[in-house]
Amino acid sequence: MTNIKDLAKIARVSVTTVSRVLNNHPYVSEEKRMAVLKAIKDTNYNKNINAVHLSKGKTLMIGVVLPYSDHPYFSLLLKGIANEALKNNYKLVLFQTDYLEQREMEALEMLKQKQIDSVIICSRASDWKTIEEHLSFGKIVVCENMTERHVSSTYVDHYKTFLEALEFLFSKGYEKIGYCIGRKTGSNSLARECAYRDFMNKHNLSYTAEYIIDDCLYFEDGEKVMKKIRGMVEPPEALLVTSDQVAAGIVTYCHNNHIAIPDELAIIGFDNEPIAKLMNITTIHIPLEDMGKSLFLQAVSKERTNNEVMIKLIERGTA
Amino acid sequence: MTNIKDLAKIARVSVTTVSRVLNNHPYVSEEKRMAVLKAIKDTNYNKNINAVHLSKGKTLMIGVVLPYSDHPYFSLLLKGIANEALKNNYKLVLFQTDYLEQREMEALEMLKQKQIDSVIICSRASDWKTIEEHLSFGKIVVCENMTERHVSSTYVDHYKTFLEALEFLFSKGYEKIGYCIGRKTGSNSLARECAYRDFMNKHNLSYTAEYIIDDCLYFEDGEKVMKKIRGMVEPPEALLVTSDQVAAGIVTYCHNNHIAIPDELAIIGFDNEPIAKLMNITTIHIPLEDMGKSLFLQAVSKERTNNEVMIKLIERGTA
DNA sequence: TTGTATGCGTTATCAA
DNA sequence: TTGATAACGCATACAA
Repeated sequence: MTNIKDLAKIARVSVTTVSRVLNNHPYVSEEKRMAVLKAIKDTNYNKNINAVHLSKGKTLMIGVVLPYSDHPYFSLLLKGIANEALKNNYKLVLFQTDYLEQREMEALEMLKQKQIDSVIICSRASDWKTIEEHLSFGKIVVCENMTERHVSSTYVDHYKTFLEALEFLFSKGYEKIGYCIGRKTGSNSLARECAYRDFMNKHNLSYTAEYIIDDCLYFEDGEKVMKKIRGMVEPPEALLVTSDQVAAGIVTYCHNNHIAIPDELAIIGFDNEPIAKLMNITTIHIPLEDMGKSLFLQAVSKERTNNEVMIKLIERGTA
Repeated sequence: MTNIKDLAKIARVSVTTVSRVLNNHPYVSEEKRMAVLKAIKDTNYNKNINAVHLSKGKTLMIGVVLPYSDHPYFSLLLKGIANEALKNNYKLVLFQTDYLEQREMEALEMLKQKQIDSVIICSRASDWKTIEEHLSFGKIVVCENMTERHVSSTYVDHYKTFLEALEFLFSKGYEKIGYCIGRKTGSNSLARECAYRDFMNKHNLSYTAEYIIDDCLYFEDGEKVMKKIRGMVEPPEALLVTSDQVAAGIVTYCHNNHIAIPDELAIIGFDNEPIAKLMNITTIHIPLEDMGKSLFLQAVSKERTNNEVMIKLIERGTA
């Protein structure tokens, strides 16, 4: 492996001059530039980027923390981040955590050690406190409502969104409403539960714990949900389903089992994935790719910003 | 940012001693070790990993090249790679290429520059020649049949697989058989086309170009396929669909449009995703997560191996 | 058991 | 326009 020193020797110039032509800096005569370029070609030289990083103190790499890279929600978010990263000549380091705090820590550790310049946390299991302790090591941006914290964020107001969806169902005459969610913890989930409680209180409806079904992530979870519901003495008449995948699974199950939608069960999905359009599922449109783009831009920006993303209820055939 | 030198000064020892306690090397007295540890704590010290990389010439990072991270096939593969990487204390750098050669080059460049130790190419657009030129810079492993090349590989024999599926359909009486695929180029696609031609020849069936439908990746592409087919004068009676997602889209479309499956149209999907089970789709099981694991292990291994993965046809209701 | 000195490959500073 | 030389932060051969 030839290095910059070798090149200097071969081209009969100083390492500085070599570095200059390598980085397109001015102040180098055409003659010497040619000599260096020739040496580069002859030796099949390549920069050792680690040395560059060490010297510059930056890596042009960003960590992306997410629980499941095979879930449409996160893979779309990731797509948005990845596309923007590419445009800006950044590389991504992926941390697929399965919501294990230890794996989230790895990203923060890399930030500490300066192997990545910033971290985008799409979703987390760790305490905020843990995250906060790493704020001094580099930029951290999150995908949840954190307007009072010292971080940038791109987020959906899930409280507002949930309330809107619930009121929509209520206006259609549904009162026994449940919802399906990925997990019960997490700030976004808590916001939704809060909205759910407030809604129930407002309309004097009774809060039914079993109407909240968690662990709903993939298409196949739709079947699970339906089996649970069919085992209930007083099953819900409508469901908010925080992933179109799961909504599609539910709709498919209902089709196969002759459960009429929306008459027997109304469904509102989330994300507005293509599958929702195809299966005519009423859903909440969330611009995930745009959010990814925003997250990336915040990750490389000097400023601290909080970007609330607007959603839209798309009425189709399931509610 | 305090460094190893500062620590040495504070703890009143040499940098070597500091390095020793940092890396748990022997030969350091308890007394000095304590002093160093105290200094580390007091200063909130962190290693600069870039310096470590430069010094060691390794990064414990592996590049993963794939076209679409939001496609179930690749996200499952990625999941398998990611899980194994975690176990082995490796980090992944993701290259989502959209099949742009330029983006694949970025991974190879990083290999050249020693920012990653190896590259896993899940699928590629670049010429093999281009890849080959980078073989000297680090390990490259691929996910296609490359047994005669100088690389490790984990692959499915798509020729054999396709032939098996085609014969299966033939044995059920289908003769007008088409197939849906992501793209027509790529060695895996070519192997399948070859199998298709050979099959057609063997049984004296006429090769119909329009029976090969490409650009089939996602659920929503199922609708596109069906519209194409319905526009044909002599539509196929059976389809091999190289992604369960697309197969599910087709099946859903057929349900909605009262096309009987498998009577009017038989479907065989690929991958055996959960959606295939739920929708009762006959499919070819491919152990994607296991393949991901294998790819990773090959990427970090000294040896060169070629690992053919076995598939299995799972008969359900669509063929 | 400890420390000195050097190498890793670049970039940046400053003098010429 | 050029080049010596000092960072950058760590690991390690070698000497003590």
